[in-house]
Amino acid sequence: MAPPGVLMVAEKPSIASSIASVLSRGKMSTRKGSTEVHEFDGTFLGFPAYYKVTSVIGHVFSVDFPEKYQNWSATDPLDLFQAPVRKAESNPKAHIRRHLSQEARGCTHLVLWLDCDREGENICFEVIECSGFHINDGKRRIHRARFSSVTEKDISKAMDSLVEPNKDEALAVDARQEIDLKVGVAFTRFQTGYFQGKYGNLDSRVISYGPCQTPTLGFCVQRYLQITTFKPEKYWALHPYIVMDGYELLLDWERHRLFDFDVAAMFQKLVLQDGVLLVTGISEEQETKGRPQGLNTVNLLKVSSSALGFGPHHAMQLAERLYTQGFISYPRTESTAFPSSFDFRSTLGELAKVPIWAEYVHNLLSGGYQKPKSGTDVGDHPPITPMRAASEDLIGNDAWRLYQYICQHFLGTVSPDCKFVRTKIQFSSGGESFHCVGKHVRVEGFTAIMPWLAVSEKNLPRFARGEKIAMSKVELFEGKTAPPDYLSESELISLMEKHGIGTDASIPVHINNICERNYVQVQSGRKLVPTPLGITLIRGYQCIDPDLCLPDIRSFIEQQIMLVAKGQADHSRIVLHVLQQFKQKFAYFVKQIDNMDALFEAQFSPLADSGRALSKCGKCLRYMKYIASQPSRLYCGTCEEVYYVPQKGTIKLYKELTCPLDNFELLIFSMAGPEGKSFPLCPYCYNNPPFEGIDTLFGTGTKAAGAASGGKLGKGAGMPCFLCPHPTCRHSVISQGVCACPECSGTLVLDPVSAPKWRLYCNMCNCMVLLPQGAHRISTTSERCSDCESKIIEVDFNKNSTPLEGGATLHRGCILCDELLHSLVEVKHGKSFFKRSGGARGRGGSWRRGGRGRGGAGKKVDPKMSFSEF
DNA sequence: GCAAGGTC
Repeated sequence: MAPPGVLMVAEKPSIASSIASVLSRGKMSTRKGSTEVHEFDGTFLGFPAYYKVTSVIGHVFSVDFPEKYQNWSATDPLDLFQAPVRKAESNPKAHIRRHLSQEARGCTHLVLWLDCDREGENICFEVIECSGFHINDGKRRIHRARFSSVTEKDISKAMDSLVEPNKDEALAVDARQEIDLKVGVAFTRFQTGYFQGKYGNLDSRVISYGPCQTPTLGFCVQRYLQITTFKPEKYWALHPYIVMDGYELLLDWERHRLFDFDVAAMFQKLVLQDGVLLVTGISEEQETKGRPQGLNTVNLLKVSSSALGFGPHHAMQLAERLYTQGFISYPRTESTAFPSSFDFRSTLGELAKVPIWAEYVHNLLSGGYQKPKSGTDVGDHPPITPMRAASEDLIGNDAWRLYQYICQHFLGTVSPDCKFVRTKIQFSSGGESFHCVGKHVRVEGFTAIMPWLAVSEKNLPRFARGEKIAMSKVELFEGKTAPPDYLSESELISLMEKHGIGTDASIPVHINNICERNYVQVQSGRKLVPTPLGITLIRGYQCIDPDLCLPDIRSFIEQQIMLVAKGQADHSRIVLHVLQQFKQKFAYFVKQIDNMDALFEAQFSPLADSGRALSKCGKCLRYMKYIASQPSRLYCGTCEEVYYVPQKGTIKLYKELTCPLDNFELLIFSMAGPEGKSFPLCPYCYNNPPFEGIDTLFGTGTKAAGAASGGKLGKGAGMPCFLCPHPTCRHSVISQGVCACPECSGTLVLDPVSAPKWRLYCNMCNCMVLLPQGAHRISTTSERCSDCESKIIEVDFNKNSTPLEGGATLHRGCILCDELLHSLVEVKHGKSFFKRSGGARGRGGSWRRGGRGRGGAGKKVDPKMSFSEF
C-alpha cells in the first residue's frame, strides 16, 4: 500500500520552496502547476509518508456583491448594508481552487503553513474549502503549523507541535471584509453619483470613500488647514555673541524666545548693562546614539520617500524585484527583531563581496560584530536584510540605491553604537541665563556606514567656571513664527502606522489611491498637497459627521473584530452591529448631503456651465455640452441627462449624421496614438444599448472593451455603431462589417475616417488590416462575395497611383478572393502589429481563398462573415 | 466605476 499523502500549503511559492527544502533536506522533485509542487518521501507523525508542498498566492477568494447589486443606478446604496455577499476567486485565471482540489486528492493529511497572522488564518480556511478536507474528519486530518521564521529550527519545531487552525481569527477577517466592502461601496457609489451628476470639473472618475483611504486623506487635509489658518506671530530673542580664540560664538538664551517686544527689550537692556558673561557651569556627559534595529517595511518606505525620493509604491516594486531575484529577504515585515537563529556571519560574508563595503565588513568580522538591538518580533518575517551581493550593473540604478540602503542599514545594526561627549557651558548676565553646547565624537560606530546619521562635531573653546567673558554684542533678534510645511509622505506613513491605518503591504496602496483619485498631489520633496476636491471632501465630512474622516473609524472596526478574533463575540452579531451603526451614519450623511454640497458649489462649476456644445440631443433637439474632464461625458441641460462617452481619446461630431433609432447626432471617437482606431457612436445608444443580446459591449470591461481598447476606457455600457446590428443604418456593423476577424470571433469593420491610410479593424480585438493606401475613397457595398460571403468593397484609386490597367480608378471586389485587392492588403494585429504575411505586402501564404469559413459563415444575418480557413 | 487585504 502506498504511504499516506501529506499536502502542505504555504501562502506564497517562496515559502513552499523553503519549507520543502528543509523537510526534504534538499532532496525533492519539483513540478509546475498553478503554483509549484515539491514532492519527497519522509515520515509524518512517526509513519512513512509522501509529501507534497505547494502554495497559494495570497488570498484565494475575495468578497463582493452578487450580480444584481452590481448595477450602480439600479441599486440603492442603502440596500447594500443588508445585501448578501459572495466569495469568488480573486484571480480566476490562476486556478488556485482547482489546483488545491487536485493536489489534495488522495492525501490524508493537510498541513497549513500560511503566514502566522490573522489574514493567514483566514487563508487557512480558504485552503481547507478548496482542498475538500473537513474539520473533525477522523480520516483526513487538518493541521496548522505555527512558525515564526522559515528556518530549519522553526520549521522542525512547528512540525513537532502541530495545532488546529483558529476559526475565530479567520472569522474576524471575514467580518472585516464584509464591513469594509459594504461601507466603502455604499458611500462611494452615493457620493460619486451625487456629485458627478451635478458638477462638470471634479476631475475624478470616481469619488471614493474608504475606512483607510479617507482618514489617510484626512491627515493631508488637516495639515493643509493648519497651514492656511496659520497666523504668524512676531517674536524676539536675545542673541549674545562672544569672541574666543578668534571666532565668534552665538549663545542660546534659556528663555528661547518671547512674544512681547517690550519685555524682550528690557532683558536686552539688563544684559547690555551687565556687559559681561559669567561662566556658571560646565558639564560633560558621555552620550550614546544607538545603532538601528532591524529594518521593517514601514521604515524602509519612510527612508525611501524622504532620502531616496521613491514613492512607497515604487519602493515596494523595487523591493519586490530585489526579493524575487534573491538579493534581499522578504520585504513585507513588521518585525524589527532578528530571530535568534539568524546567521549574521554568512550575511556579512555575502556583503564582503560588494567592493564598497568589503573593508568595513572585514573590520567587523575581525573586530567582532555586535548583536543587534532587540526590537519587536511580530512573528511574521525577519527584518529586511541583504541576501546576496549585487552591483549597480546587475540591478539598475534605482534598485541599487534601495539595495545600498538595505545593506547599510543591516551593517548599522551589527556595528557598535556611536559615542560622543556632550559639553554644555552655562552663562549668566544681567540675571539672564545662556548656554552653548559642544559635541565631540569618540566612537563613530555605525555612523561610519550610515554617515547621514553622524553626530556633527562642534568644538568649543576652553572655559573655566567663574570666568568672566566680554560680550562682543547682544542682538535683539526679531523673528516670525512660520506655519508647518505640507505633510511629507514619510510623516504620513508614520501617522498611518501610529493610528493603525492599513498594513505594511497596503499603506502604499492607500497613498497611491488618494493620488490617483486626484485628492492629493505629490510635490517636490515628496510633500502631499491636497487638491480642491480632496479638501472639499474632508471639509464636507467634518461638517456633517467628522467621524467619517477620523482615524478612529478604523480603530473602531479593528477593535470590534478583535472581539471576534478572541472568541469573545459572535461573528455575525458583530458584523450586524457594526453595519447597523454605519448604516445610520450613511443615512444621516445622505440626509445632510446639502451641507457638503454647499462646499462643492463654491468650488466647482455646475454641469450646465461646463464644456462646449457638441451633438444635438435626439429628445429636445438642443445642443448638449461635452465635458472633457474625467469622466468625459455629454450633458443635456434641457433634459438634465448625462451620456458617458468612451474615455481617453478624442471625440468629434460625425458629419452631422444622426442615429436612425433615436435622432441623436453621431460622434466619432478616435483612440489615442498613431494606430488608434476611430469609430462612430450614438451618445444615446452607447449608454442605452437598444438591442438585446449585445453581450460584448465596448468600454465596460468586457472582452471587447479590454481587447479593443488595449486599456480601460471607463464608464458607460457601451454600444458604439461597430457593435450595432441595425439592418439598414449605414454605420452599423451590418453595413460596415467586411469579414470575420482572423484572430477572434469578432468582425473586421471599415474605419470610416482612416483615409488615406485606409484600414479595417476588429470590433473585438486588436487585429487590424491595412487596405490599399492612398485611395480616394473606400466603402462597403451591399453585395457579398459569392465564394466566401465577405462584403464586397469599392475602391476609388488615386489617378496617379492606380494599379488598374489603362488608368482606371474604380474597382470592386472581395478582399480575400479578388486577386488584386488581396495583394494590396496586409494584416497587422495586437500591440506589436507584427506582419503575418511573409515579408512584402500581399500574398502571404496564410491567406487562402475559397472554402467555408468558421464562425457564423452562412448565417445570412450574422455580420461575422468568413475569413476562410485563415 | 466601488473597500481593504493578501501576493505577482
